[in-house]
Amino acid sequence: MAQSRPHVHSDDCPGCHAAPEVAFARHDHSHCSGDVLARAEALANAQGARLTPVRRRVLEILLEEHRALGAYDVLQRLAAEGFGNQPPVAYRALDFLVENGLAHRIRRLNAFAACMHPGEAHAPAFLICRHCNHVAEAPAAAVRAALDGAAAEMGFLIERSNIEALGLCPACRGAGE
Amino acid sequence: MAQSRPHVHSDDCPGCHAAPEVAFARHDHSHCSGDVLARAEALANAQGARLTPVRRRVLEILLEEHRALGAYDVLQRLAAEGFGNQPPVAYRALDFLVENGLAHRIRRLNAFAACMHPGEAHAPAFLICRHCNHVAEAPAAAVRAALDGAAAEMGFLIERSNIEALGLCPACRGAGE
DNA sequence: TCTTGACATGTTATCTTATAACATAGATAG
DNA sequence: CTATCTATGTTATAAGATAACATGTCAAGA
Ligand SMILES: [Zn+2]
Ligand SMILES: [Zn+2]
Ligand SMILES: [Zn+2]
Ligand SMILES: [Zn+2]
Repeated sequence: MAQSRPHVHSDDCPGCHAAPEVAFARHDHSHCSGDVLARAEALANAQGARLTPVRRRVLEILLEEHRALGAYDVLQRLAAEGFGNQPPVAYRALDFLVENGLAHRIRRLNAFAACMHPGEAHAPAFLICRHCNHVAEAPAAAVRAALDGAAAEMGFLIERSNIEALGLCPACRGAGE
Repeated sequence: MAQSRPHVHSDDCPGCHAAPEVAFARHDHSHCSGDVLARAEALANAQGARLTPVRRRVLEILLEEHRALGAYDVLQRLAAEGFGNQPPVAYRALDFLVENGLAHRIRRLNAFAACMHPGEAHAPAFLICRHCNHVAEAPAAAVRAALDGAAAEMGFLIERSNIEALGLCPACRGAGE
């Protein structure tokens, strides 16, 4: 599943950053996830990183679920499919994906999510709904710029950042929390 | 130790947010920590929160160390002083301090640090040096504003945020990493 | 072709971090 | 003084992460 195929950015697809306002909306994301997987594959090749079967499968799992998954959730699925069933198997694959910009780690949730914009050099911010637990990756170039500025005033040089927020998504706000 | 006493903000004291550029510098912070503790006490009273002996002692410990401490580090010190020696003792006190704005949780480090600006309604950003492990709390009102803006574009309402960055502090940059 | 070294995977065992559940003690309010 | 609420303490266990070592895979270089 999720085979590579041509993809045109669409306002209806939350996987396309062109439509941030629908990121929390319910949707069939086979559209965007297939595209993301194809781009991830190309990106890994370009970087000389090897997207091996386990690694690729972990990325697929993250894309299929389209939400943040714990390492042990991923591991459970891997084991069911004949891969190793010990923690390091999952952690190593996840670490690889994070290192190569194909996934993000969400520390507040002790979880990982596929990156929806691989290769686009972005500093993501994660918005976590405390009511329905949905997570969205918000474009946060401006946030990162402000952070770089604040750090620079203290003479600090930022290499990586984690920006995470807890609150209410549009749906849960509408439903009166 | 760390008794309440009059305190004038000073450019030499990293505890005073007037001098962000020296936050990473070596210093005697009994100056600022005493002041912070006094303010924390006043703040807790004003909020109707009870700064009990364990809670107060945990805050003092965080201030004394002036760095991020893991819950089990704190617990060890508590136990050595006759308080309970089981994890919930430390976690409950730490959670109380975080809830009441007297300490911050740094998720990247699984650690906690005393807030250096209690009661000042700030959205902190933490700068973590990957080389010397020092942590500084940077004023990040602008960062938070940008984050609120990015969230608003997606219809998301932020209630709390974690902004953390990993990189190099001034000293370690100077020393060639 | 064979060897060697780099990298990836798998497994065992252990460690660190965090919480559930329940019992006891202290403070507050009627 | 008693009821009630809040805080502390303890036992036990859950959840997250890594160290260390063994095995397998593959391709460059002898
Ligand atoms: Zn991303
Ligand atoms: Zn929601
Ligand atoms: Zn603070
Ligand atoms: Zn440093």
